[in-house]
Formats: sequence, C-alpha cells, structure tokens
Amino acid sequence: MTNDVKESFTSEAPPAPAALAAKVRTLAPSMTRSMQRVAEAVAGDPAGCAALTVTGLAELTGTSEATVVRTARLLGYPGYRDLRLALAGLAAQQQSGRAPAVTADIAVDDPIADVVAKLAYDEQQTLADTAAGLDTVQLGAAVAALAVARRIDIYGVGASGLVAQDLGQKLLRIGLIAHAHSDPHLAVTNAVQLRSGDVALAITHSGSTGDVIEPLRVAFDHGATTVAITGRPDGPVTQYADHVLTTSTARESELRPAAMSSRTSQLLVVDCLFTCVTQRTYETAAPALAASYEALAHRHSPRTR
Amino acid sequence: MTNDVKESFTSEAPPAPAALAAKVRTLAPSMTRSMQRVAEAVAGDPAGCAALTVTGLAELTGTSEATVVRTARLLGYPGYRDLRLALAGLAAQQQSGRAPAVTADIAVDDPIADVVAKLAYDEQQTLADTAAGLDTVQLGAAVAALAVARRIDIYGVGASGLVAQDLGQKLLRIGLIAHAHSDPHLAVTNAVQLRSGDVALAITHSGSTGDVIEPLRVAFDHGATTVAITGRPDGPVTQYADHVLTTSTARESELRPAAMSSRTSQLLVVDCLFTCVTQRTYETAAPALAASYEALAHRHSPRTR
DNA sequence: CACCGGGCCGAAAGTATCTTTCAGGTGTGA
DNA sequence: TCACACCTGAAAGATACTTTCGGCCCGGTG
Repeated sequence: MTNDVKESFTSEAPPAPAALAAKVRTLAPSMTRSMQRVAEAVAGDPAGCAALTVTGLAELTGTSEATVVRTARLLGYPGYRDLRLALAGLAAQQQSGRAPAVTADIAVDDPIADVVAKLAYDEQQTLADTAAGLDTVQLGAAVAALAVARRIDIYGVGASGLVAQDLGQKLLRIGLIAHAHSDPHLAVTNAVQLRSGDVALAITHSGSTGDVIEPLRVAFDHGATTVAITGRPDGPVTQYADHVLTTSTARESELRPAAMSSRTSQLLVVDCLFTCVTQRTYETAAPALAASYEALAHRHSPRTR
Repeated sequence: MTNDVKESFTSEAPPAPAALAAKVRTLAPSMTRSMQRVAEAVAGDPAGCAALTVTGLAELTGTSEATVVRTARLLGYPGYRDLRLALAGLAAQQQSGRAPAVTADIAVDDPIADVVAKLAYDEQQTLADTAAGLDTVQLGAAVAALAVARRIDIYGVGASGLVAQDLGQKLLRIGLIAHAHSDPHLAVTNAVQLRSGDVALAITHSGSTGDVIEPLRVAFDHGATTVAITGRPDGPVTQYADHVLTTSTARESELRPAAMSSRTSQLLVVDCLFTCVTQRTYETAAPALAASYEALAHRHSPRTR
C-alpha cells in the first residue's frame, strides 16, 4: 500500500477475461487505424480469431504481425499468445452462455416499444461491461482513501456534473464531508485548500475536460489523494490521478449520444464507491443513513389510499 | 507450406471442449504412468495449466515436453497448443459458472468484487423491470406533448432532482425550452406562468413529495399538460398528472438504499422520453445536437489521441 | 542366469510461432 | 513547403512447440 507509483498508470495486473469487448471499445479511440482493424476483428469474432496464429490474424486484417502484437499489448496482455488464450476463454463463455442477442441501432422511425427495449438493453450492456472492466484494486484503494478522508472534493461538469452531485449527496448522507463542485473557478479555489489526507475526485468521460483536470491537478500538487473516473484511461486527467477508475465506452449513435451510456457507467462506479465506503465505515455510516431517512419522512404527504 | 498429413487415425474430428475431465477418465487406463500424471494435472487445474508452457507443465508433472505433447495427442488435440486453448476455454467456463451468489443481498463483509457484481446485477434487473412495466401509450402521449411544448418545466428534489436536471440538460440540447427546478419556491413561482401548450413534469419516487407535487398541481390548475414519473402510480402526485410513467421499485437493503435503483429506473424513463422526443423533432433536434457537441469540442485538451 | 525384444521415456535437434528491431512511409502542424 | 512525429511492416531474433532418436526398464525366453 505504498502511495508511490506515479508512472505506473497501467497497474492493471490481470488482463481482461470477459471484459474484452468492453475494453476494445474503451481503448479504441487511442488506437491507430491498423490496430483498430485488429481490435475489431478480435471483438467481432473471438472464436475465429482464437484459432488463428499471429500471422493468420495479421493476414486476415491486412496488417503485420507486429501490429497484432502491439494491439494485444494495448489490450493489456503480455503478448499475442496470452490474448489468444483469453479469446479462447471468451469464445467458450459465449458459446455456453445465451445467444449473442445482437442489438440494432435506434432508428428514427422505430416504434416506441422498440426504443424502450433497445435503450434498456444498451444500458444493461453498459453496466455489464463496466462491472467487468472495473479494476477492483484501484477501486479498493480509492475506497480506502475516501473512508478515512478528512475532506472530499468532487469535480464534474456537464453530464458528469450530475454524477458528481449524486456522489456528493450520497457521501454526505453517511456523514462524510464531501462537496461536489460544478463551478470550475470555485473548484480550483477550493482545491488549494486540500492537503494530504484529503481526497479529490474528478469525473470526466472524455478524460480531457480542462475544467475538471485543473482542480484535480491543483489538489494533486497540494498532496491530496486524487481519483479519476474516466472513460479514457490514457487521457490527460490520469496524469494527476493516484487511482484511475475506468468506465466503459459503449458504441454510440446519433439518437443515442455517448452521454447516455457514460452516465450509466459512471453511476455504477459511483454506486460501487459509495457502497464500499459504507461497508468500511459501517459503524458511523449506518446511523447516519438512518437519520437522513428519518429527516425526510415528514416531507412526504400522508398516504392517500 | 508443407502441410501433408501424417496419419490421421484419430477419426474424432473435433476435440473436447468441456468434456475434457470425462475424457481424461475414459482414456486414463490406456495411458502410461507419465501421461497419467500429466492428464491428472490438466483435469485437476485447467486454469493453472492453461497458464503454463509445455516446458512448465513438463516440469510441474516431473516429465518431459515430449510426454506432454503425447498426452495432448491422446486427448484428441493436434498438439499441446490446442490443448492449451481448450483449457483456457474450460477455465473461463467454470469461472463464469460460479457466480450464483449475485442474487443475494450485499453484506457488510462482502469482498469488493462481489459488491461490484451485485450492484451491476441489481441495476440490470431494475432496468429490465422498468422497461417491462413502462406503459408505451402513456409514454407516447407524454412525448407528443413534449415535442410540441412551448415551454417545459421539470420538478424534482433530492436524488430525483438530479434526474430532473439530466432531462433538462438533454432537452435543452435539442433546442427545446426546458428548465429543471430544484428550488420548490421558485418552482411554484414559475408554475403559475404555465398554461395550455406548456408541459410540467414531476419526478418523485415516493409519489408523495410535497415540494414536487405542489408546483405540478399549480401547473395542472393553469391548464398545462402534466406528466409524473413516479414509483407509486397510486400516490398523490398522480392526481394532478395527465400522464403517469411508472418506474419500478426494486427491493432495497441497508447497504443498497432505494435511491439507487429508483434513480436508475427514472433515468431509463427519462432517456426514453428524450430519445422519442428527438425522433419526433428530428428535423430541428439533429442540428441542435450537432451544434452542442461542436460547442464543447474546444473545451477538451488537444492531447486526445 | 544371460540374453533379447518391445515399448516407455526424455534430451536434444528441428520447426513453427511469437516478439523485437529498424528503416521507410504517411500524415500533421508550423 | 518543410520538418517532425508517429505509424507501419519486413526481417532478424527469441521463444515455444514438435519431432527424432537413442537409452533404459521390464518382461519374456533360451
């Protein structure tokens, strides 16, 4: 539990077992064209690719062996051999599991019932991907820091701002001193107050939202423990994050903007943080939670049966 | 590519996928001592063996590479490489097989990985329930009203307040005039401005949150079209709602407050509303959406690759 | 009891597969 | 337009897998 390792942002020791498809999407933006072709083939037909050698996959995707190996590395495996093993595992899983249940994009002329079904399915998928891709070691570290924090600042703007607020509300309910900032100026102003023992948490899907990175950087420089929740584990925000929690990136379309799935994904991460922190601080959290319910009770009208 | 076959006396074309353990037992008698040791190791710990190279497995079993390969052949594979792939698949299968405990409540002493899995599962369940229980007729009516509304007011406090904000942000993005109120006083003050052709939308899980019902009642009395998103279709709020959208109510526990699943459920409903409205007003919504993305682009650091 | 033959076994050579290096090409920003 | 950075694939290098081959153990036989 040393708080060293600034540089080892790739602390993900174990490669992805079933979270491979999600990982491909998450990392796709940081890939070059050739690597994307390889990643696409791998995610599209795990079983087929598992049967291929490096050379075979290189030929299939019209690239070179080197590129295939590079892609495997980027996905978190030591080399192609290990990626291939993971693919075999994945293939076996979805073989035994239920049907792939491919989902089409939402079209402009879809009937309402279809829209509901597709949205629900997509969000379920997002949840599954996020859970599979979440690094429990990083999560545990973040939880540990939050549980004993003297003070917690949370940064997020736009859609992520609402997630930040959600986390802030929750943490307040269990008696922690947390504040979600949506004003970037105030956020920076407050960040300079932070020091060791405090926690700063930034939420940004793109990983490159300046308004969120700046306060996190300030907090980082002042010695606070910093956490980033982002969909881009290679984004600038991770430079100043002691712990990085990766959200999944679902494919998007015109009628299903990225904000939708990123929000779902972020909320799951936030819920995990909250629940685990509650576990850790159960002695104080439980009565605090109960008290907050109590306080709200009288704000509801009597049942009109 | 000199790929001529040696002697294919192995008529069994496909190797064993999951029936490996059985095959080991079946063929054990016909094996020599060394091969039995290998087969035993393989059947006993597929995951562990999948991680080993020929040399590694040979050392582990105290035999030689040649013996390992011979065993693989006997089991029906072309060579060790393929046996290894099958082992990886087997390992993944029995890995995924052992996760029936997710339906249980979250306990104070659950390990982090379990918490993540349970939360994800529960939220998926909530989504499925919500989608199944959503009345598409009511949804369609609400969408129709929103699509042509002159002005839209959204009410929500507490956790539901964030959902209200989310919907407000989204509708603004497609060019509608929407405002999410979290201050009950201001909400009522604004509600008196509404009239026919406007839409008021209240979000409350309990269905009996006075601070939200009051502005909806005022809007209703002034002739606006009113919509309620609630988990209690029999609650007081529905008295003043022209259209009621029901969210699901998941079981809750001490470590999983109702706010969590109600929020998930509400967000799905909100997403459905938004997506359907976007469909309806596609001509104006699409360019507005594109413009809003454009406007945000420069707020991200250039370091994006 | 000595000899012989069959077949199991592993060391080492041989081959396929994977990894790394390096130079050429391509797009991008100044 | 130029220069730079970075992607890309060919080929060399390393590793893992397969095959060959001879030794050795064991049971049978003269």
